[in-house]
Amino acid sequence: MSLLEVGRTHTCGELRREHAGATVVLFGWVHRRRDLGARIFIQLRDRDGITQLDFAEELGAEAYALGESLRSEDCIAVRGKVADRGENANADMATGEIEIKVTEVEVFSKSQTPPFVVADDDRLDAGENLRLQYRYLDLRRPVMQHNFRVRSQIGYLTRKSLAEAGFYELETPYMVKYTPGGARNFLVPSRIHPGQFYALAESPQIYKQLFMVSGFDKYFQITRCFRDEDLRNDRQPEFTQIDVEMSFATPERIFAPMEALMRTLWKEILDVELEDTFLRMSWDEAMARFGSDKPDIRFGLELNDVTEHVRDSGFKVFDGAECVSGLCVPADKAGGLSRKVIDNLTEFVKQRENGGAKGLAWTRIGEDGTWSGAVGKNVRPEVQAALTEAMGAQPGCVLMFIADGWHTTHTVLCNLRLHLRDQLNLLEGNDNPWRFLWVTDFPMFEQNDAGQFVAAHHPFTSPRDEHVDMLVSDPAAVRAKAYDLVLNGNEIGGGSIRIHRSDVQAKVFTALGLSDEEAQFKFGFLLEAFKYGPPPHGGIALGLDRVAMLMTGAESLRDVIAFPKTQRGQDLMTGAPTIADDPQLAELYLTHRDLPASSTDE
RNA sequence: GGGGCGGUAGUUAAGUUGGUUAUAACGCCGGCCUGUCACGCCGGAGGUCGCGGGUUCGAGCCCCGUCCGCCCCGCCA
Repeated sequence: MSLLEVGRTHTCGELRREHAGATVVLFGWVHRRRDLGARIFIQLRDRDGITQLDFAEELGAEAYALGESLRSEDCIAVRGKVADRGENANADMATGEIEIKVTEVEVFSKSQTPPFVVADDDRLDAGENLRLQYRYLDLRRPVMQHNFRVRSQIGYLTRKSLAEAGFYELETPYMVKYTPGGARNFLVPSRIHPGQFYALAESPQIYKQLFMVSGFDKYFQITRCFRDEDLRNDRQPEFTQIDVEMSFATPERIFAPMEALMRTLWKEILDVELEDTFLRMSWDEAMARFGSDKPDIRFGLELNDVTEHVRDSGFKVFDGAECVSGLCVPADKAGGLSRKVIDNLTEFVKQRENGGAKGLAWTRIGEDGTWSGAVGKNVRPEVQAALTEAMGAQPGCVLMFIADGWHTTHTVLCNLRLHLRDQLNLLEGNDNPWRFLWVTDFPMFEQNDAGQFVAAHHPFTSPRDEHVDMLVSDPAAVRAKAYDLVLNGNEIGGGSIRIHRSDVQAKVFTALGLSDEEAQFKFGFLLEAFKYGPPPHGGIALGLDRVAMLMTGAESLRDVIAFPKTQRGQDLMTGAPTIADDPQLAELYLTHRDLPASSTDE
């Protein structure tokens, strides 16, 4: 009987000293091979671990002969007796107490020499393009196997946690009505309706709200979303959301099951106890203290808005600036801030990608309290005293200021703060490596380049009740019942309480400059549905890929997505996207136009 | 749409001011080795220097174009 029919008795990760003496059958891949002459050690790998095999003539001549021919990534079965390695045990391996004395081998299939080393352990021996081209081999690497085990657990625990909290798992279409605005959609041509298109859903937003109108009360879905926008390290054109919606919701009623979900994930997967209740912070406070709507609160170095203190300071850089704010680098961390380092920081803040400040005003506070440099020379002593007080400065501190518009000042200081976090090792000795935070009360609107108000979240986001009257009179001041879940400076989810009253919805459309006709054209079916007793409701969507990335410590979303696209949206393994030939296009009533010469494929 | 970094052996990288036969490590192949565990030792094979053009007596190196990968800005509820 072949070993395949016999079946494996154990995985490659589970044998221990107590199994010594047992005859076992293992299946797996040749991970590494150490040929000592008349004795060959082979490490056999499957998804659960690695077990050492021992081949020697006296254990089985036929098996030994086959063992000599085995090469990396061959797929094999072995039968043999578990032996205690005694003094030769390898403490670095989970199964290092034992090895298999191989008496029988079956080669399921040989492998060509792989284009890169799968058994790379911690070091990586391949560039990203090769890894993506041979993705199935890349995924064999133990690091990747671990990432996808975690990802699988996240899915399972999410379903378990939300189902137990009373949420129904319901599905929504991927092929949906095209609605302009928001993210760019991928389009799917309709064969049956010439010239017409579906869009791939950028999120299930409208459908989940309709579920609430339907009375399903609590909904969730682990679902794919599609956005045809430019890619980043943490952005893929298709990605997975844990999508949630709830009737009769308040923000707190949504936070509770989400926090419970996070606690479950961290406890079950990482064995970490998260706090009972996550910190909440308004958007205004987050911006004021950290210059960011997704602050990393694992360390201090908060912003200090000193605009009021430096009015008439005597320093030209400060006087007349719309907003002056600064960081106080504490004395015990400021040692590394040499003149040269600070000059580099000055270049850093000037770079456009970091916000583009005009410069960095800075001063070092001496042991006697005197301020160094141009800031010390120009800022009047009483203003220095006020700033020292306001920023909690001590001798030895370095103060850094940005004086610019409100937006620039906050953007630059946010980037500078994160830069200093890494440069000065400010996370060193951090006792809580997982700092969750709800950022609440986002602005209802943002202004685009033309000065028009656009929805910061989406047009169904409810304003705070007390701000409804300001929708027309002062849109910029309106705060929404919108919130993000932030982890260590990463946005991992966001949502809002939705509008369920048509009079409020009308005011929001007006503030957005959306006519009745336009609103009807874009969202008519939703507005119609809301005429039939919609419940108050709200929800949230979590980025499952980003959660997986943070939980595994992966450096890129691509390391937690099995078959990701490159930054230019290609699948290097299959070659997608490809040119469609004329018969296919004809069936869809499509024709190419103005195709750039470079895209004729190769 | 824009900015930056990179592309040299199967892989990862080095390659000086433009100058003889383009290096190293790992991998691969062959030989030796009975306790290795990133095994070791000896030997060997392996190159369209991304692609196209240009400058030059001569280009991996300089110039122009182009393709690909990565990072970032714009963009992205």
